[in-house]
Amino acid sequence: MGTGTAEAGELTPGARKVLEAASTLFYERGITAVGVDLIAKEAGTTKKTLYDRFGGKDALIAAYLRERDRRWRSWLTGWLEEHAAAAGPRARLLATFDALAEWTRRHNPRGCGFVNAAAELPDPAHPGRRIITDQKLWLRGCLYELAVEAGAADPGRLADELTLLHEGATVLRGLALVDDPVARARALAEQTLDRAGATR
Amino acid sequence: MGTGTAEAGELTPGARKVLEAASTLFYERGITAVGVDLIAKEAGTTKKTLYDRFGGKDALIAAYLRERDRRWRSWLTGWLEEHAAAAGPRARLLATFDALAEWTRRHNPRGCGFVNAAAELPDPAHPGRRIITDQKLWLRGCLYELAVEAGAADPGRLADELTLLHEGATVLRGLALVDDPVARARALAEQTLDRAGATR
DNA sequence: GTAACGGTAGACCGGACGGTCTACCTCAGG
DNA sequence: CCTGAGGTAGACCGTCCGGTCTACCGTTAC
Repeated sequence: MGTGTAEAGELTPGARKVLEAASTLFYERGITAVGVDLIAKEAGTTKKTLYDRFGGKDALIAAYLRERDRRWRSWLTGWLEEHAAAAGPRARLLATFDALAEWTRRHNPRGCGFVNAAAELPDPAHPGRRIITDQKLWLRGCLYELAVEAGAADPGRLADELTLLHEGATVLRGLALVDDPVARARALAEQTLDRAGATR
Repeated sequence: MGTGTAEAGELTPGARKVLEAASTLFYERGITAVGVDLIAKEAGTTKKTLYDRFGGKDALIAAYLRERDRRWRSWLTGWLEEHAAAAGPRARLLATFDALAEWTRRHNPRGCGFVNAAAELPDPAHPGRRIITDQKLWLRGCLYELAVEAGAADPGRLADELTLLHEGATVLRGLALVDDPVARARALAEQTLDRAGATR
């Protein structure tokens, strides 16, 4: 019996194949529209493996979101280490938009996977909902810490504003009707940093 | 046989009941998760009426989006007439955020219905996709016209930025993890109008 | 050797899915 | 009077849904 909470690293080979297939299908076609039969088939396994390892579709959805969250977090922190390790907090705040630009280019052609998932999971008790809100709160927390370091007069407000710019850019990016929305968001972020006194 | 393009005003009583039930269910529970049997039952009609009037589920989805789009457009234009008729273009641009605030308070507890629908309609050929992009482009067009009137140096860029703020606020409003995101977006919009030279 | 584990294969369950159909009722217009 | 449009009621179709089950195979560990 699967635990439903295992990380990707501890998964059996069959479970990893299931999770990878589910991740692609859920994001590209929608969660509700994808059935467990298709997931098992695409993974080259059977439904038995899926149910033995994850317990059910809802738990698999949660595992999909957890894995996507894990990848985004390590992407963002890795990007900041690689491109803004020696930079000040203000530059690091702006670098989050660069990280977002490259992330959306690679993994978000259909918009934010978490916002899309939230659209399909109206039940507040669904295990995936918690992961979605945690993901957004984590980003806001990162921005808040950097806002404090940057010397913002009201770091909470600045974090809210930058979160708003991140989300707006991701959504517009998914709808593909504005040129390079992430660059626009970054430019707006610069203004906001100036006004908020985040000068360091 | 239904035309699939009729406006709400020309619908038969049975068709209107179907459309109203579908609108509520699609928005609150998700498009894919709601079946035609449930829609007919909630509408107090039968599937026959649904299929006679709309032709199929996909056409009903398109009718739902068309009706929601119609309501949002008339809401925004009505708000501007009522609250900013005598105001200048700059004040009217800011008033779009007030209109959005009241709209989301009334009709958007689960986020933007169009963004949510886009998440569930990956097929670019789906009749609903066109309506979604048209809705976003219409808003951008409104903002663009006002940006020109307000004397913005680069009205296209300003319209993109304000669209981004609208979308970001709507998404955060649906996730309910930031206090009053629309007010934050409005404040950011004021800065942006200043910087863009939209002073009239 | 054998027990435990992970996996494959595939039948099977009840119910919901989108969609079609026949039959009958009601009511307005020519 | 009768036709046609709109609606109700409900059976019916094949398919897919999430989920369970038995049976068998290969590897690893005691």
